Amino acid sequence: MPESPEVEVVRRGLERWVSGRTVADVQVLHPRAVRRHTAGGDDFATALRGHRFGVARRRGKYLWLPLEDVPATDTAAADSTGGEPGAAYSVLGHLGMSGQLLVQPEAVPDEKHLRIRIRFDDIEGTELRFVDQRTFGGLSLHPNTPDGLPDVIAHIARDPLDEEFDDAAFHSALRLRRTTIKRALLDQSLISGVGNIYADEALWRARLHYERPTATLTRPRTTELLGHVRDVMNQALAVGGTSFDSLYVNVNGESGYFDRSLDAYGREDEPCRRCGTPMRRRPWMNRSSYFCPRCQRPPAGPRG
DNA sequence: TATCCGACCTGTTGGC
DNA sequence: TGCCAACAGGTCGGAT
Repeated sequence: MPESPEVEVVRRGLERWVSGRTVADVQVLHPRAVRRHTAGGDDFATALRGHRFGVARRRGKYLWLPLEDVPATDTAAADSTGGEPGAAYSVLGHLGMSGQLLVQPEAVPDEKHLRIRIRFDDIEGTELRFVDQRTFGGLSLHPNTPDGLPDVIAHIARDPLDEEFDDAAFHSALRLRRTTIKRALLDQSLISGVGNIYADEALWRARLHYERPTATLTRPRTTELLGHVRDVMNQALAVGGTSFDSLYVNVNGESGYFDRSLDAYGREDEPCRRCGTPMRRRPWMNRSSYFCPRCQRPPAGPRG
């Protein structure tokens, strides 16, 4: 399940293997994989053909490749002078639950769930493949904002590994919300790149219950939590991300190894690594929350 | 306006 | 062995 460390691993792979290459041909093999491109698969393929990819970029779980040589059009974004020089448009990607961006030799047989194939106008002999079992992810083409960001993700907050992430502003936003801490961690407009796995891990490290109201967090507590979020992400990044099965792999098809280091997620009934109390799993928003009932005390309920 | 929650999707797993 | 339900979870949009 790709969260921002996994997406960063993929971004680095794209930067190394795809940036600077020119698109020769695009095959859209499943319409759902380009559903965010409202003009449809044929338009997506036509729009990319002949254009060169710039340096891969990322915000949270989204990554994108600026099109370096798309001529300015009548869109407002085309007047942009910020971001990637000359990049009025970008190909935006989201891996969803099970998406993979693979750079494969052209001779390698198609993956079972191959959704989009991008061939290049060079002699390297490799192509970019978007493979996605559950088709929650996809690729699409969008105009850029003046900051060089695809316009449809302008509402996505910076992720905590971004040096421009504002800890004080995040704390203020938490205090204003009438919600609980795990919901807030998964709210990509507040803080991006955190998914269910790393939210549980960071909350376990911070000894915070997932239903803790955000309005009760003190500034030191928020700072401590952000530190744990960053630690979890950096550790995952160092080993290539989390991988429970073959669904998450980098651009070369290699799995990450961070699952061996998880302290909370997926450890129902196993002893807490701090106090030995059996970990618990609770249904939460159509998914699961894993926590230690002793280290992570639930907040006090309503009076009565 | 802010927040909540179901739908989308498909392979795997477990129960019968 | 085969069938079926439950489960996994990021994002969007409708409901409250």
